[in-house]
Amino acid sequence: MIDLKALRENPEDSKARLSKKNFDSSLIDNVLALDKEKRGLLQEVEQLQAHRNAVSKLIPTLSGDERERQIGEMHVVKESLAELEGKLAAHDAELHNLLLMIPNPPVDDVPFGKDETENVVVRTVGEKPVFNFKPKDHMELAAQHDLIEGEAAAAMSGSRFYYLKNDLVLWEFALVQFVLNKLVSKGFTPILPPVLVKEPAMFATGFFPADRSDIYHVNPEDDDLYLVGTGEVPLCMLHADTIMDEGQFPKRYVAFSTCFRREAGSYGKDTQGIMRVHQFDKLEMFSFCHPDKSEEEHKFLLSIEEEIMSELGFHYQVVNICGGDLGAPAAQKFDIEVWIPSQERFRELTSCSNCTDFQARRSNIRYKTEAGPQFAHTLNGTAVAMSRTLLALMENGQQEDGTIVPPDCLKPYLFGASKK
RNA sequence: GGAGAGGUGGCAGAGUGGUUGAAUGCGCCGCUCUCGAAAAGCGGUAUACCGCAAGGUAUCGAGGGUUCAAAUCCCUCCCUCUCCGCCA
Repeated sequence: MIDLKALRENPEDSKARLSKKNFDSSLIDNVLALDKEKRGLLQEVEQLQAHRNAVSKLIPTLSGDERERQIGEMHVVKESLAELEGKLAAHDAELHNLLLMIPNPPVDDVPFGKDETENVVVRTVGEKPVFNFKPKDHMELAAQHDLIEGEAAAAMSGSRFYYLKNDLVLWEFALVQFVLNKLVSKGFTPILPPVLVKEPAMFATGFFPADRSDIYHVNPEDDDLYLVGTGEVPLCMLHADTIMDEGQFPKRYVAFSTCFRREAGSYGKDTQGIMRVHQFDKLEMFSFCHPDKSEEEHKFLLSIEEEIMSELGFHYQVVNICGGDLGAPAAQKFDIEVWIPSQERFRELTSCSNCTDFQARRSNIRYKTEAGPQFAHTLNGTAVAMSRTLLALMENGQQEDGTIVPPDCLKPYLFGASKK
């Protein structure tokens, strides 16, 4: 949620920043006009309420005709108040809906750009792996070692579903252990969260109203729950509607959760294999921090992602996501893209966002200060997203004979896997 | 899934239609007393919004309704607890 007061005080600044997200600034003007009208109405309503309250206090002290006369007048007051309150409520609702549509204004060093083609590579780390043979793609490798069952999954559940089998299962759990140990030793609190949430959680974290079409809705008429697309949702809600203690900051969590995405509108993209799927497991990092520290915290989360990528032996690049490619909640986002040999290009494996106070406003996450409660800042970052990371490990670790060599960091956790 | 109980300020806990934003206790802050502390006494102690201000309005789980007037009565929903059933 954008700060309405800040918008009132400096609309031009907000408009300029939002233009980076290709956001139509005429909506801002609508909001401000509506807000002004609303405040006028509010004053009228409150004056009338004050009158009503005063007379209500008086009535019990009266008796006889005077009492009846006052009660009679209150009938009239009641009617006009109801009408005014109705108008005010309508204004409020419209204003709220408009505000929900305004994304988080990007920070200054977010690049201009209309879509992902204009993201800016910040740095490239490691070397492109050299194969003295033609590297196979992950599905060929999976077929060779019986690691993925796609057809039965598609028949049962539809396209973009898969069974992981054999060593791939063991590799996933090794990845979980490796990354979880690392993060817990860095002080992150490990979490296993619910993945079905009620609608307000989707609004509070900024996924609604924007990304509605990409979220699974479960039993709309009955349970009316949503399957989360990322652990970010339940992690953020962990402190919703609370006043945190500044001494806890930065409060860091890491959650393991299955993630569900409809991938609506991605027809034809990455149709083969496990690059783009409806369901995958992910370890997600999340921080609650002081507003002055969120930039630093953002770098910290990104540095952990880079550490993991490096230890997994990946050649990667860090990308500063341009305004047009930023989601609604993020004020800034860095993706890490890893080299995929069969595709001969970098593909997104992680994403790290600073949502500043946008989610905190919507989910009411504050901390105590001498001047009263203030909104915290929230950040999230992928620690490891399973299907794509497994894909990258298979392709980058392959040998000429088709065997797949794990990175050293996973070996302690792979005692059950075959020696192929 | 069935039956019942309940959700009030930081916490505990009164309050069943009217000058109650809410008794009381605990906690917290300030002051007095003290060399200092404890104890005791006195005072203060929710949040949000509107307003230049004075001040006003709203909030007793959420939303709706009845009433001149709702923490209090009615309806719906959410959540918690107890018992039964089912279940990994």
